[in-house]
Amino acid sequence: MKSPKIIFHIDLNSFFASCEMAEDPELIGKPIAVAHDHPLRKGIILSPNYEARKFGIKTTMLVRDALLLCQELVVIDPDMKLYEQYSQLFYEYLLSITKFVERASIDEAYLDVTDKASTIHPLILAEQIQKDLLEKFKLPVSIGIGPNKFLAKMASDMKKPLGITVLRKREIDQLLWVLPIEDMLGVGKKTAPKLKMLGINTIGDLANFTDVELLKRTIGEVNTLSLREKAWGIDDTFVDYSNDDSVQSISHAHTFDHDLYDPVIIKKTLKVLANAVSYRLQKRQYRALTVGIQIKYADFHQINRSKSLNKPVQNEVDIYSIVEDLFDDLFVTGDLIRLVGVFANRFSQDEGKEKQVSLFDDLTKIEKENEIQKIILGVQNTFGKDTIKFGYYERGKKDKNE
DNA sequence: TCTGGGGTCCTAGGACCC
DNA sequence: TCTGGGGTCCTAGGACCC
Repeated sequence: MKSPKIIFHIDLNSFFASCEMAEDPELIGKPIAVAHDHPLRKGIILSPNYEARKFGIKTTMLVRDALLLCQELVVIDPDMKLYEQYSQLFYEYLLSITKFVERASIDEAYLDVTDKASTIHPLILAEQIQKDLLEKFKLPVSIGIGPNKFLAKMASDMKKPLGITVLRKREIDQLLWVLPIEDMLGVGKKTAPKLKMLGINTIGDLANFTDVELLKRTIGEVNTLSLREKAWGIDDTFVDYSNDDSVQSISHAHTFDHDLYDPVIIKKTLKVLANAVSYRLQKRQYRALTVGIQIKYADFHQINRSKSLNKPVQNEVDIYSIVEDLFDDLFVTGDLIRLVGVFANRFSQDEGKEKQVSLFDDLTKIEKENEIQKIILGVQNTFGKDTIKFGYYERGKKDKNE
């Protein structure tokens, strides 16, 4: 019997807005929101602070509607570079606590603090982290503590801002199962109504739903298996502390000020986007074996077209020539277009940048488990879809041993 | 409430090969 | 003239997350 892990999920509260307030103390106490306030289209709210939330302002709300709720709302243009800098400070601070840190996104991270439990109580450690981040960087965080990533993440959502919440496996019936199904990580706008049609309104309903075949037909096999396990508080994924910054795809898209008919302007935009994609491929020393375009029409209907190549590409001329061909094949005079995008995926790496896989020498138990996880992931990445089945098989085995 | 941009992973059908 | 199955790759689309 393995002793349970102790995982923290640390969530930066209202992150973009918090960065702005940290930079400009005059904003403290005022309702503010970071938002793309598009001059002609309607901008949407990316990050309201808690003062703004009191007025009912929420993420993804239109700026115009937010201003109706609160006239004195301070709307701030996003400064992604600034947020990246704060995110880096946050990450570096966490590394001073433990090396087992996974940067899950710009504003959240997982920590495996199992090793620390012998020297410091997790709650004391969480309080210290929360206090430090607030004092050093003026960043409020919520911390969830659980035996795995899923429970830690669900816990950090329970108390915001500046919450610390513990979610133990034996408490899931009282704390997790009572939550509405749409609050579950992995259940979005499409899946929630499907589950409700089956009478599943809470996470507990999902955990105790017996007709698994019906569930598979409704939301798919993989979804069914992973959501049901999570509803029971089971999640075997590891905190990936490799600090691996590789990505599977690179894309850029642009929404026009007005919907457009004019293929000349659209192509110019595609060229800029192809250029941006090329630049980032070069920076990462990637070459792409697939290049594609994305088009969103005025009615929001969206299509993608892509092409697989025999020889991987990187420079903007090669990329744009594929993009232009794809667009020419698709565009019909009279089409009214809202957005175009360019994407690249299936990467190969330039010579001399292959990463060394670390050996198993002198690794702690946690490190070993993580290395195994990484290798399984690596096999999946290298050999493609088929081995994903292998990955699930492995996970299935582990569950039985629990 | 007429809805941004950058990602991840899963599903499914068809072509092609053995 | 009619008859299989398994595996991989490509492509398009869907769902979700921050």
